[in-house]
Amino acid sequence: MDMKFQPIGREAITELLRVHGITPTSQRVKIAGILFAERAHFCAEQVYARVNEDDAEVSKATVYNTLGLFVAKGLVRQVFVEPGKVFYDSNAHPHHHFYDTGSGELTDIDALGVALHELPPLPADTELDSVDVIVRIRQRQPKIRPA
Amino acid sequence: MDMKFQPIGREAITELLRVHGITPTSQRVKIAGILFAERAHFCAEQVYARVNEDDAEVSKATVYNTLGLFVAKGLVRQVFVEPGKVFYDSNAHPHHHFYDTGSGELTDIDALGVALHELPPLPADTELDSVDVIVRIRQRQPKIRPA
DNA sequence: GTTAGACTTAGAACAATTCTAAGTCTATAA
DNA sequence: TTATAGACTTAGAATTGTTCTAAGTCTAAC
Ligand SMILES: [Mn+2]
Ligand SMILES: [Mn+2]
Ligand SMILES: [Zn+2]
Ligand SMILES: [Zn+2]
Repeated sequence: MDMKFQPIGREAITELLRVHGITPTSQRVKIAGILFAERAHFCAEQVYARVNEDDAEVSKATVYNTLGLFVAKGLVRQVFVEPGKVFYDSNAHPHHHFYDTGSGELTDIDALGVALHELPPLPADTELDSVDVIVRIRQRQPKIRPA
Repeated sequence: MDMKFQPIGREAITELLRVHGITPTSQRVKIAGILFAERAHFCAEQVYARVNEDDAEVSKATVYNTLGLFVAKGLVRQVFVEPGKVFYDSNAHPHHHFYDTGSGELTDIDALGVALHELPPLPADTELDSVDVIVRIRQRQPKIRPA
């Protein structure tokens, strides 16, 4: 249940991709570099913006292809909290999230491990894939006096 | 934690809407009739199809407006399990879901009440909105023999 | 009956994502 | 080395789900 996070050097990224059976093309290394530079939650749009912020160009299609590939290979995890936008989570380990409905910010929740306890039995002939817990929070209102 | 569900007659729907501060137009009554005829998880598209399956016409805009209104008024709840499609849940009470990643089917999980237990404290100056638990499941594979 | 505001509508617009079809690169094998 | 097959990338078109717009219709209050 290691929730510590250390950023990864460029050399190590190449190796990480290889280990996961991913051919480390320049685009993929660049994208992985962004994802794993910090523990963060990016949408595809943000990755696309970051990866192209200097000069070099990586196409939108490649950003989506690569993110999809990373998900398939278990390097990265998708989080669904709102309609019409997927977040890519560079922490692929099982964990949960606070979601600030005002700001849209996602924050990791460490090793909860609780949700599973009192779950009803799974439907027949099914097996567990994952358990996602989203705790929606909002900025506390200043007390409202009745008029 | 009443998880029993009884369908509602047309007269009662009108009243239900009124009670929630919603003017019961014919379109709204019709849509509510679909939503509350059974405990189910519809996407907007399905509601649109159902509401227009006889002859009468309700526009797509009205379907979206109405679903949005029902959500705002707490009659109905949105569930996000996949990118690019919102489910509208006619069970607005707090509860959780199994999501079959193969078939896309959503199933209610009764009164779990557990996830809250060991939650870390909320971030400063925030208050709880809701806790969503999605248990992703998949059809069990027949045992795979190594080749 | 009038009228103001609420409601509905068709269709355009939009945002996120996927697809297409054509190039480019890369890994391996002559 | 070079040839080649397949993997990869690309621009832009297409698709999907949803929201917006602007114009009409209904309704409730006077
Ligand atoms: Mn984002
Ligand atoms: Mn649906
Ligand atoms: Zn996370
Ligand atoms: Zn439900």
